[in-house]
Amino acid sequence: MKRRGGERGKRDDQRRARSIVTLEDVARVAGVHYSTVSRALDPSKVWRVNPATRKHVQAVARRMGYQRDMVASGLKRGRTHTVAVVVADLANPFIAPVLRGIANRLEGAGMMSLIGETQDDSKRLARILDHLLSRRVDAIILTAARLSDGPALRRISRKGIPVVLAVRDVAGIRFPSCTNDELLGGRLAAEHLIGLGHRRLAQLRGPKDVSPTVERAQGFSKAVAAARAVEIVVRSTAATPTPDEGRRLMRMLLDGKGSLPTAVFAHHDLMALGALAMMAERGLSCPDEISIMGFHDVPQVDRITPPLTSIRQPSEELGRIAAEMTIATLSWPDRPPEERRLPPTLVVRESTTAPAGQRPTVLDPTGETVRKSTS
Amino acid sequence: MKRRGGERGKRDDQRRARSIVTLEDVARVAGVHYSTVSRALDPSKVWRVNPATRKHVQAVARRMGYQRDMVASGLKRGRTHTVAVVVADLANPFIAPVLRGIANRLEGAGMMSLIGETQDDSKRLARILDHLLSRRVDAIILTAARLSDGPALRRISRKGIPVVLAVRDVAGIRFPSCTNDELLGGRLAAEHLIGLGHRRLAQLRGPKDVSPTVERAQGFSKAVAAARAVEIVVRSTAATPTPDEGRRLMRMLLDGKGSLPTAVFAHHDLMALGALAMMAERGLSCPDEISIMGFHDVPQVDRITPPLTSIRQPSEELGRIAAEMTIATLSWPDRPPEERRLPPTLVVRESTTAPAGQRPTVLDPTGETVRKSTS
DNA sequence: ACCGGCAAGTCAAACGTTTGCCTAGGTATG
DNA sequence: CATACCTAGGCAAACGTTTGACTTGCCGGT
Repeated sequence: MKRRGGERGKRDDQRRARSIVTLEDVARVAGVHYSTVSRALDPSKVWRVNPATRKHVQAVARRMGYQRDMVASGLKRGRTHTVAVVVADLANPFIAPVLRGIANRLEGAGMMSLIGETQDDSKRLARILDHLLSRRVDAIILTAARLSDGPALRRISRKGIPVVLAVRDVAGIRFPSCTNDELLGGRLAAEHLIGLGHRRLAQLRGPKDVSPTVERAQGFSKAVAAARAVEIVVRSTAATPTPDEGRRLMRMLLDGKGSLPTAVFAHHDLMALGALAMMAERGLSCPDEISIMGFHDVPQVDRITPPLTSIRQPSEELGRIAAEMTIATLSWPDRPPEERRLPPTLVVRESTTAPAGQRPTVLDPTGETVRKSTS
Repeated sequence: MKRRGGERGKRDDQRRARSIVTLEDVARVAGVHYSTVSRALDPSKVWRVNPATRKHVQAVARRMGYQRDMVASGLKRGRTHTVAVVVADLANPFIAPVLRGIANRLEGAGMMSLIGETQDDSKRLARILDHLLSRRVDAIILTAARLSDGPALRRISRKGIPVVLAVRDVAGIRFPSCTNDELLGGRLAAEHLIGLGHRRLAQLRGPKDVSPTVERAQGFSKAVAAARAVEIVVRSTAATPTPDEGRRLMRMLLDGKGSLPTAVFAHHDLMALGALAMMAERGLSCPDEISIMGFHDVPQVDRITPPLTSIRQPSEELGRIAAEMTIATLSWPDRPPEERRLPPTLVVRESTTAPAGQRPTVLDPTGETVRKSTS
């Protein structure tokens, strides 16, 4: 039952067709056994082979253009050097830097990322997770978790593959996670508006059942309550925050009974843009009649009219850290799950100002204010 | 030399730890040979097994939660069901929809995408390509090719792995490709400006050595020449088009000797934004003194002041088609490489108008014009 | 009774690595 | 000189699938 070395017509042909050089090919040329080649090329096993042979083998391997087959290696070692990154919405502008942070950090560790998009659909998430299991990815970085996804995640986790949560958290589960400090983000927003003198505030929330919305709302509401101000909440029903959804929510707000708020906090810049558009449609001016602020500080919101006050989160950093935690978990599986929260910062621009009647100076008729953009 | 079925302590332990169910496990429970299980679960081989056994085996497999190990399968079949997508810059807003188009189409075919970022660095591209070879990806969709990357690509292609070019083309190579019709894009831009009455135009080019810049420039210049208008060209030296680079180029333009152009075509919306900022800094007004237009119609440029005239390209569609071509190439390797070019469309907004002195009506002092945003 | 043909399954060799164990020498030690 | 010990490298069994080749049992035709 000799596996290597018998008659070997078809195999060789096939290999040559894809011009794949195997350990055995290198071994034949170098005049050693293929296990020796394997060891000579594996930094962690190289001490098992004589420096002279090692040099020789390495030279031959390089000359022949040998490249380790990571599929075969993955099968044997049980490590695919692949991390899956699951996102809710690839088109969401703030996810790109996260992806980049992850990809760059992983590359440094010789891994790559597989991406999957759930569109915030639980069925799709389940399908993707199953698929990833079947691909034997080393770990999953999940940025698309819903608060209620706990059971699905536990199922995955029981299969022995580590899950790292990024951006969004999940209720009742202790996984390594790296999220933004949304409580603080919400508070910063509320305190900014309250500090300007607003006492009647509205909140346009993001998609429900995801932790950022819930926590951001909570942070905001708590600060509002502490200041004994009044709050109107408008809940989104859409899965993804878009300008259109912002328009819709703003219309609901404007059409609602009761007096209007003097300031609006939108959970996403894109929704804030929609809200602005709705105001323009109704002939309302921002910030003169209503102040608007957004969240995420996505690119270009500093250039719209009026430049949008927002909350900035360190997205690329978040991605980097999530990747870091993934790598750490892989190399030390039993360490307790770390949960990091990154602090957001307030970026004040011109879409927020003191409520009418409380402004210290006469409003500049061109709409320009004294404050400068920080971006 | 029985491989299966001897004493088997460590193996089983290990498997249980990761709770991986193999064909053999299912076979044991179902009371058949594992090759029968393999066939019963493979739609293309299922005719080899009796419908009754098939049903039974499938039921057992489902009950046990069996999932085919795609790593092992990949090793044996030589198909990893993985396509690599190589991009230059993940943060570039117009790449996200491309990625999405690719990912969605691939998902439908049971494949996933592995992403790599080159930062437009040839060394990094080479490193990534090598790595992908080693991972035995089924194909590579390359959106980060430089015009001069021909040799590197031929090397990959000789290894037998198909490369599909998307967004960017490469000189002297015949690969399947799906790109925007940049020649037309450039022409549309020029014709728009010339149609407005401009006769002295400037072009702020994108990164050099990539096909879109070259072709876009060519399309623009040709139309300018045809109209016997004058053109000033400012070349970018940066690898990625950013607002800062736009600022820099615009400053060079404004500081140049000779009279100023009345209209500027920036190869990227982000550069156009920078150009606008530079103008504001110099106290110049757009579009009154100089018209500016951009490219790509990235999100939110319709909301800045003034709303930016741009050229829109069907990015998600492009991604979808690139994935489609990849799938086609994989299932029919010998078909001749198809080269598709998608037509862009002009989106006229308020950052472009007739040159001063040629305007039919008095300029509205608020800066509002009659045309409406189309977005 | 014999053969051919077919259906339904089994057998075992791959795919290309990794790695525990074994062997063959050489060197140091008793 | 015998023994133990070391080093360098060979051997072959895995990893979990896929699949060509083979076996078995059964039927119909001669």
